[in-house]
Amino acid sequence: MLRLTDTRTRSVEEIRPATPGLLKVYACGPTVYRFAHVGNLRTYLLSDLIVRAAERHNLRVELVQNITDVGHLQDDTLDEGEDKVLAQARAEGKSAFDVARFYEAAFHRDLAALNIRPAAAYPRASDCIGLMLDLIAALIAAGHAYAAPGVGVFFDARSFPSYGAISGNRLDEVRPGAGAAGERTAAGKRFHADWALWKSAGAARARVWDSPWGPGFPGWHVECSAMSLEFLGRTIDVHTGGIDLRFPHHEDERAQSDAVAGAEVVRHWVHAEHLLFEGRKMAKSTGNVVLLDDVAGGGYDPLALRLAYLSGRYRQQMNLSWDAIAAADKTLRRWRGRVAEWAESPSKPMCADYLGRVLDAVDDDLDTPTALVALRELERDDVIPPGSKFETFASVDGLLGLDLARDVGRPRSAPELPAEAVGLLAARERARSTRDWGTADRLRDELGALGVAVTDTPTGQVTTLR
RNA sequence: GGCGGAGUGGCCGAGUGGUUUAGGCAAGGGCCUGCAAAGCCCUGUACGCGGGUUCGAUUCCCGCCUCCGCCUCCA
Repeated sequence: MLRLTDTRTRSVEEIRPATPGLLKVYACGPTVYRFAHVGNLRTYLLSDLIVRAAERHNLRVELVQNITDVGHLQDDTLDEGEDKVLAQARAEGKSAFDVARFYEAAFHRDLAALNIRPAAAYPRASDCIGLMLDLIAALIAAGHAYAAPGVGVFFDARSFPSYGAISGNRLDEVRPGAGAAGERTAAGKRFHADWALWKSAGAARARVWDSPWGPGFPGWHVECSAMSLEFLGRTIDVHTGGIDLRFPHHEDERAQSDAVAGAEVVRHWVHAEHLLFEGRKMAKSTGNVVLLDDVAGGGYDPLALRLAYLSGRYRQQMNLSWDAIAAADKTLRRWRGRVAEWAESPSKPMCADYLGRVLDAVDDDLDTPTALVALRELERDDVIPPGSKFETFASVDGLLGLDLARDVGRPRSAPELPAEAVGLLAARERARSTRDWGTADRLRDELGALGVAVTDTPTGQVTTLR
């Protein structure tokens, strides 16, 4: 049984699907106006781990992740906000449509590189405007929302008594002006904590939709309510997202969804803590942003990043660093080499003890650090036969997603060496056979300059292309 | 001001009321190697500060300090 920390109850909860055998998961996805950085990607890994862990328990999983391609405004004072997608489009000289599709494709590439399995659906906000209009109308009809002519439609926060359950905020303490935005309340609001469901377009002409309340566009929070209710229904087992979304985004989403459903829609809210990089907050404003491409550009396997994530727990803030990525890369390569070696031994049954430890750790609120310890112990265990280690690692990899069997069956030396390298290797082999170490070392350096690393083993030279 | 989280050995990072108090990276020593690389073995006793509870606290309680996040778009 998988257990996860539920932000609303503030405790570790057993995850039992409302529909036996089917786990419904909604993951808050990206706003597609820029590349995802390694902090964002860590959050996307959370839902993947939940999916894999649930499947291990023979649950069918239905994962839905939204694509926010209708930029939310910076605040409720309509004339000061700006659609992020539109702003980026202007900066890049492209249409908003092109920008959104470009970054959406990049998002999918990143997920694939990290072995994050595709969701069942990736609904786009721009394709779901009709659903949002329906939801808003229903909220108005139920007395939870009101229209402010010329401004938009607002949710009446005071109409939802359990507002604040996720974040711990109390309505009377959620004050305008406490944050950096200053003391402002949008025109048309009846109460400072009310939020926009629909925003009138004002002077804007691009990306505007017609509605019963005039042309405009949806508020951010209502997007997720509309899409999650449509794609997963009125009962969702697990809802994930970054910790920053806890308030106001998820608080507002919960109010909207529960208000129309008349019940608690999301059974468990699970949040991924933020990531620091080299001890500093990852933010565009400080220039401290690292992308997956930067990791790959540093010569590291993208899955080394995945392994680095797994060395910490999702609900714990993590201080990622190049050292940590390098360490993970080293471990990953060693494991792949070992797995390939073990695969050559006669197959043996999995080691139930180690396998159980790994599975138990993952079930225990995704305690991947402890799971990795068990794997390291198995790696070094001199009683377990290699064939058994292979089967166990291969099985566990279905959960961790590190492609540990990637090198199985692959020839030890790279066949496609540069032409010059072949001659140098032969010369070095001759030099070594005559114990001419000076020449051998010089040739090793020359090969290194060609990008061919040479190591000597009892059976001869082994080359690695870099 | 309100809300949420955290401070563990050079760095990262689990965990626990007390008997062997993870693991990784880096470091030092050794084995192996012609030399390297890789690998293997060994070494390293830490829990922000001050009180309290307790036979005993890093682990529980109180206070304090520091850091991070949210209350504005944000993974």
